[in-house]
Amino acid sequence: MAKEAQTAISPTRAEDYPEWYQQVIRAADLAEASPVRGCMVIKPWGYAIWERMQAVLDEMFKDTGHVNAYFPLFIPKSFLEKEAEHVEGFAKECAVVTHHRLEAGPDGGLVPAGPLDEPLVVRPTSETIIGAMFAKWVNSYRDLPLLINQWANVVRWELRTRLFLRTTEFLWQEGHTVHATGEEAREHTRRMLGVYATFAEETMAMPVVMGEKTAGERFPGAVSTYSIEAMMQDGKALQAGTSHFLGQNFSRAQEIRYQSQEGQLEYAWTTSWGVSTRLVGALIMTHSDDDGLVLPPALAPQQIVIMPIYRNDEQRAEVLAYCERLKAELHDVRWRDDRLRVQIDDRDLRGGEKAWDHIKKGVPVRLEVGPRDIANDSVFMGRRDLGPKEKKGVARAEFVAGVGALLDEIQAGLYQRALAFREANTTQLESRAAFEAYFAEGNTEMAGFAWCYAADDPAYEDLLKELKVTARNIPLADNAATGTCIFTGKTGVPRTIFARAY
RNA sequence: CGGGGCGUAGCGCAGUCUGGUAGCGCGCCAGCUUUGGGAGCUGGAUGUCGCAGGUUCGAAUCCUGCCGCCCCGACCA
Repeated sequence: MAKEAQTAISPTRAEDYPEWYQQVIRAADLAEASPVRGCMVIKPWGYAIWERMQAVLDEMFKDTGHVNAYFPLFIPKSFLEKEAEHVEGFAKECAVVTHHRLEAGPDGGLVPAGPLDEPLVVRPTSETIIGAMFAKWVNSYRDLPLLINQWANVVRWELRTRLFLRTTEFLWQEGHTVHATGEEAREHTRRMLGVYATFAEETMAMPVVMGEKTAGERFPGAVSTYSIEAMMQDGKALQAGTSHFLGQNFSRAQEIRYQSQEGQLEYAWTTSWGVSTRLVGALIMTHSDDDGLVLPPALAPQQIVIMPIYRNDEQRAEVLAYCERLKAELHDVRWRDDRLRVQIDDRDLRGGEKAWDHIKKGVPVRLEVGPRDIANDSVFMGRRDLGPKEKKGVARAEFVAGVGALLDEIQAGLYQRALAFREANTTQLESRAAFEAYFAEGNTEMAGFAWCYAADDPAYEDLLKELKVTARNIPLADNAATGTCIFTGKTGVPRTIFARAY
């Protein structure tokens, strides 16, 4: 009997973390594999979460002066070839369109026909095609800065895929900007990294470390790559967003030039930055528990679900009317500049089953309203951040008056819990021996983030490979601090975060 | 793309070694009983056993090839 299960998700995180991750996605009905290898179908609840992410981020981009545009899915092969490092970085994982027609084949099937003069690459990212347009749009210093964002799908032919974390096709946004000076472009790169960090922490309730990537982890063609890194509940790091300072590499490759105030023709400075549907995976692995998804209120497509309880049609009418009034009342409440997102779930399901459905989907607040509550003008409330049985009656008026504070409390609590977890699994390591011991197979302590003074040097890359550890980033908050590299003995090097990663 | 594992009803699995043409639990449908917590009883529907060949009187089961999924590795957001 299902009721005997202690948790809604089986296996639990402790039993089998990767399998748990997949079961949460299934239980919350977020996505599933499609007939197309490596490509997923994002189902309505999962897509609604992505739409929330888009809505919040889009506003943040607009607030920092960006406008949206849309560029082609197809990129002529020659465009990608313009920037040497860029070609090398992406060549291995590109889908290529070589024909423009299908014809009837010998076996009643269809065969490609009409070869293209120049193959088209399905965009793995759009620096080159956007750059080609920017070259036309930018003429004078008066045209700068040019701040563009695109919401799009991209394709990277990955060998190993996992729902949300790495799929062949994924959804993302890519910001592309052009600036007159290197300082301004670099500053913008950092600003957008800050936007991502703010989004992660305030909306997703996911603590992140902002930092600069080491040379080996840099975006192909970038001068500097910055990332926000989050810790998942298995201690692994997940890169949740990146921001690249491209220097003049792409403007030189694509002739993005402007005439300065002094009348000189100068190469412009560009940036690019992106976050993807991978954030949904990050969200799952940051907050969810053995009963399924846990959504922070700011991101929840439905923040409150009202479940009417009744025994007959007469009660049904009365209870539903009460619920509708309550919903309207809550809908008028503003929280974080938005109306509350409230749903009445009147599906013909048993109470327990219905409640568990919303628990598995991560809805922050559940309200059960039956004749007994109505008699007291109250609601019976359950919170997703507490246990499934920890429910309590609250006077309706009190609930409505305090709902904003309640959502704040849940949001803040999730962040604090995730932060405490990260801090409990973060350590500073002072020697190579300590490093090896920390990431050793047999270590019973969870291998989380290790902060180490380390030179950005290929000298110890074999060790990292052997331990399956990667340099995540060099934290910006650490800026001035330097020490002696635990691997090479070099002095005056910054601290780097090392971890196993997704 | 290398190593390992797995594809049997919507989901989870047994059956495969020792060929005889399919079963269990959950879910689903119907009826009755229940109803503030993932209901109970009774009855019922659902499978080209991943795909394609081969061996055989007969293949989920044996053989060959392919595809897909999962885990680990290499590569990556």
